Amino acid sequence: MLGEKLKELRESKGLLQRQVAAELDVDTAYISKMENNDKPVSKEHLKKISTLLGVPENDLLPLWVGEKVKRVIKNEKFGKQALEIVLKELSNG
Amino acid sequence: MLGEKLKELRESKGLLQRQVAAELDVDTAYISKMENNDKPVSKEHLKKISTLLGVPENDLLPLWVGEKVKRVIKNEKFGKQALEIVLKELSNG
DNA sequence: ACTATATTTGCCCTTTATAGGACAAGTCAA
DNA sequence: TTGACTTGTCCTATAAAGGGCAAATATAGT
Repeated sequence: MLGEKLKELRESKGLLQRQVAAELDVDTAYISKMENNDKPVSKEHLKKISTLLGVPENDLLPLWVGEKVKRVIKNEKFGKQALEIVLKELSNG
Repeated sequence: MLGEKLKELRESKGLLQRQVAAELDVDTAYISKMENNDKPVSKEHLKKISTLLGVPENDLLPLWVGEKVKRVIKNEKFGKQALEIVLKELSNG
């Protein structure tokens, strides 16, 4: 979810991974992994990227947290159910 | 959520933390922390506990995963929103 | 088909964070 | 005061983050 968004934003700006990589001072492989959700995006990187791609960081943050949540429930049989009960608890309690 | 449940189950069985602790071969402080969600419960411990307290592990697992999710979104401003979009993604696509 | 550039994938390494747990000392009720 | 529980600090071990490098794959242009 986050990676796809980052890629889409980058491409809409006509930028190459190289250019983003240069800005963050990392190599392009790392950028590729971020865009493919193979590596988590650090908060500092997220901030720089949002600036670079001209999107408010707050638009990206829910996706960023979402990605972390997905990592947690990945391979968990009761992931969906877990999300539902947490959400419910957040709503009422 | 998990801790509360464990405590409730334990008390309904009339057991003391000491007894659970003995069964898991840890000290009572550790049990206390589990019941107060101060320390995560390992999967092996969860299994033993479910046996000991006579409840199917599958009843506890959603809470167990939920607790991990809560740890992730704790202190995150967009936690709830993140859960919603992840859940949505799980549902449709 | 051949090359050049863009992206992806796999493996490796180091650093930081989290889990797992002991122990001591504290609180709370009976 | 004693037994049950909680809280704080500390330590070690494992897992995850952060990231490089090389090789593999696209993809486009000629």
